Amino acid sequence: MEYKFRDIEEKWQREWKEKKVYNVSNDSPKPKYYVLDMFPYPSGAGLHVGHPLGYIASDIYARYKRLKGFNVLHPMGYDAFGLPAEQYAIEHGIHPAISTAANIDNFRRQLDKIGFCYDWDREVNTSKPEYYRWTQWIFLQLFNSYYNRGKQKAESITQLIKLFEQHGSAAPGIAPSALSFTPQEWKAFDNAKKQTILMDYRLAYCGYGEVNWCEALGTVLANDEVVNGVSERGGHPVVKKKLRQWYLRITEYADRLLEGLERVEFSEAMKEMQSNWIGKSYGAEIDFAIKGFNDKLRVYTTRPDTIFGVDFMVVAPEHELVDKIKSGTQVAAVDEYVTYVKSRSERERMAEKKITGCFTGAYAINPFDGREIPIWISEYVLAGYGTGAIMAVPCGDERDFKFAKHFNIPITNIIGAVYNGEEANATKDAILQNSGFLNGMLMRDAIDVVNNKIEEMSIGKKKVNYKMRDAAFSRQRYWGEPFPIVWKGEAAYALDESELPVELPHMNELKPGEEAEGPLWNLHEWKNYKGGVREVNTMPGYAGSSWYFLRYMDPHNDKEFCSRKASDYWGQVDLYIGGTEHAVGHLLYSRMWTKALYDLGYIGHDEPYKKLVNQGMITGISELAYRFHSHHSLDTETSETIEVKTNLFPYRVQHKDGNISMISMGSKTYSYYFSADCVMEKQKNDMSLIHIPIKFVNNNILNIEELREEWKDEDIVFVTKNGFNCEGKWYNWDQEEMSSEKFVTISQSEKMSKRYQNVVNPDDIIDTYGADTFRMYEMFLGPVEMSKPWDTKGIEGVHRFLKKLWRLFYDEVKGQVWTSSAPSPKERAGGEAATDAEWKALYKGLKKIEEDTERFSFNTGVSTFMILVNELSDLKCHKKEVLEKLLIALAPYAPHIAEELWSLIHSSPGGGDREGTGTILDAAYPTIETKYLIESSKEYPISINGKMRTTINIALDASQPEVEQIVLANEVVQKWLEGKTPKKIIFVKGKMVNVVV
RNA sequence: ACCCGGGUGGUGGAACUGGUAGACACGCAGGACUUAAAAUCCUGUGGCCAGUAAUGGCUGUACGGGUUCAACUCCCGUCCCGGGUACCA
Repeated sequence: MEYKFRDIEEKWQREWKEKKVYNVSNDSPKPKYYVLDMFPYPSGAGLHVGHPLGYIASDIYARYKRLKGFNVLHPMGYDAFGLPAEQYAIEHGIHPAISTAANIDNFRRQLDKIGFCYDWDREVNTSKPEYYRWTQWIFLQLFNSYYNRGKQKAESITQLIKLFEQHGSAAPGIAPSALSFTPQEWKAFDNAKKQTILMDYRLAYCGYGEVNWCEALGTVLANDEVVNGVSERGGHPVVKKKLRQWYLRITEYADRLLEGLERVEFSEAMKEMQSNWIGKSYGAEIDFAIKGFNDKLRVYTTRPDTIFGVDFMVVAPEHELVDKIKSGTQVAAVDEYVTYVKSRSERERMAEKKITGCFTGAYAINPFDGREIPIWISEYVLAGYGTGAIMAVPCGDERDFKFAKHFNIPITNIIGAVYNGEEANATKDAILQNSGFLNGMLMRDAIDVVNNKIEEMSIGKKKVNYKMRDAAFSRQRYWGEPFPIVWKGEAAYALDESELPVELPHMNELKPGEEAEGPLWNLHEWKNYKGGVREVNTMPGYAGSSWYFLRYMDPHNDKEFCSRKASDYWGQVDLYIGGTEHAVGHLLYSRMWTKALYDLGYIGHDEPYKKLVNQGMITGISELAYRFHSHHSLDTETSETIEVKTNLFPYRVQHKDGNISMISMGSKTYSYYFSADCVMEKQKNDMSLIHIPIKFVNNNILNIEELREEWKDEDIVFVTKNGFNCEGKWYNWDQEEMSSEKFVTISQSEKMSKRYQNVVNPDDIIDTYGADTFRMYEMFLGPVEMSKPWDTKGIEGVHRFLKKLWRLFYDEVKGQVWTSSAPSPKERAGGEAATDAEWKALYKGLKKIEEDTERFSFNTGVSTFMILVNELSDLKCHKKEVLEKLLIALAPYAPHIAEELWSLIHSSPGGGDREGTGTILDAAYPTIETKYLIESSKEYPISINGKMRTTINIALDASQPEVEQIVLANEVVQKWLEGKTPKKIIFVKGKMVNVVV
């Protein structure tokens, strides 16, 4: 009987599905454990071998935990709303709902083949009304809440209204209002006015603001969706634009998002990425008088201690004071500069970081020494951060230093020799000089002194700033959740909960609406609702993914997004696995939503994920060849032409060193592809590297026949060092036919993508080797967290391991070889009891496997299985009582083969009575019998002065403490040293003795 | 530029708190079985040197230095690669 993995895997996958063996209940006496994968966006490209890496790791852990006696929630779903489906619809005329459904089917089919233990009855799909109804509902909770800064939590907006009625705008604990009003004034405001004021407090709010507008995509993007000035999806240019937008007031949660990081198990790198994004800084705001004006210039600085080193001020070109203070001859220059800055796109600014700026003609006054300080404008100061103005200290800040040098502004040195005049020194550990009352003080200490002084003088105060901005929450797109909002004039009104869901209406054509509005704008009938106009923008991709982990807990609830009972039972996600790319997007948003829902009392925990593991990316190996087009001109200077008599190739060109450079064409136009071994360094500029589909390449050797068949449209000549292949025949350089040649490609590791023709589909691997091999091989490749290129080379080793495992049970010729020593009423093959050596091998292996699994070291886990199976093979151990323990431990890694063998040894003759379904899932994870692990004697290496010399054998007594062993070792060593007394013996963990003579 | 990771055989990677570096696997070489191939099994495999051999010696974890009886592991400096951030005052 051989290992027929296809039959086995198909059989068990069907069985699991039919019997719903992975369904999990919210009611169990067992302890709970929640294992979650970042759910996928169902793209049209389907899964490639990189996607399942994290899924397999989490599946192994979920299965392991289940065998260990936990009630494990391990669900899967789809993040189905999003831009790509809509772009695809626009380009191909297929409705997003249809393409998304088809993609989901394909994902599901691919996922099922890998044998995951998901409870599919809990599947979520963010684009289904049953789901997004609750996304809209949570949005309403955010809309109807404000952040109470005093209590540091979200509260109902009705609470805020009460505060306004009692205290007016001076109510305690709330953010300062743009408008100050008394309780009486508040009551007198009309509804529209009240709504406008409340909008400044809502956690989901609508406002005008500068947003990242992407013309090509026709929508705004959140900060984390813009990379290097272009859109993350598609790489289209992004410009700043003022638009009416919905936002999430995530900035109110900045401190709690930071604080929460201390309570979760994320990698240090991940925590740092998030805290960098939040970008908390402690500083002060200081007001500078402006010579000849009553206005004050307010700056933000983290280094108030350097105030005596201020040599100029810089104000953002967009700053409101610029127009007012520009003066004299500088007016024209300022206007010109402002126009110039406006003309520059975000991308240009990022690409060429030039030092630019302009003097305004105005001067600020240093409040401590009365010095006049020129005020400049420059684009390096950002309008959106701090106060949009800075005090520049060139001796202590690199940017200020460069600016001063560029514009020849004299530099004041306040740190003596610590500043070398060549570059700025940002130290806090220098002693201040030239600094009035701060002279002789350590900069670090001077910070507080200045802060107190400015507060005393009422010219400033301590201030905390954050880089993070409120998150843009609306998109001018169709394929997203509609807002449950109706506009009446300038006021936004929330729909009632009973009106949810606001279903996304069907549209045939997705053209943008007017005034930068989304496609829904065009649906005039739908738009007009209850005497108002519906919000026609939709929510961004991250809306649905900000709370899906809660929906899995209670997926069919049509009364609530998730019952409190369910969320209290499952609580935090114990283990969350996904890529780093969501560090500052999804992970931050979902943390904020969780905190808001916690504040409002809907759930009992305020951090969604207890432990986060980031899986590395699996890159593909692309195969490339150089191509030279026939219309390309030849570089005659470096080449030497040699006539060759043929109509096919009138001549060829040869470099003086003998390497082939180029062949010209005959009457027909050919594309020339060059084998890697015949392209010289200097020719590379004249050629382009073309991606070759990897299926035509094996070990860097290209199958030219197959490629030619695939690329029929192109007439290709393949050129190698020794000749060329044209029209299917190989010729040498004398135009004589020759035997076939090897065409060598160039390999390069890059992201797996259709575009690079380097995608490896898991389906193909599973067809050839089976899902169990695939699972174990993905783990065997290396640590889950590590990025690595996909390489199929080693997969044979894992496959061999499974076959070897199979042979412990069944032999191709002999049939069943496993035996049982346990008595059974049925007739069956007898056998002897397992020996100590067999038990020892087993438990030693299982102990290591358990440790490896616990610490996510699945690659060494797989290795340990290999060692264990090799040992059992060597021992010719075919005993059921040993092997069945092995199978249980293997079940998380290779569930299909484990199930099959488990079922075979429990149902065949000798298997004994079979209870229940007989599935391995009912088994208990083997406990380690430590008595087999205790060694009675051990070899100790002895070294002298650090150099290994020999080993001694010491009899061990488990009851004796380590000290006894040291004494023993000492005696042995002394004897061995023939009377010489060692100075020192180091004995570590029963492992080694080092002797110093 | 700054902040994180990381650099180990021909290759992927082991070595968990410093304790015989290179587990396990691929590849390669040799052998067994076979008419042959596949499959399977066995042996060898960091480098250098000595020996008929068993074996022994030296060297070796990017580079230079240090701490230690002992360093892939800790400390200092240099180089290289990957990721993140990018004028955030």
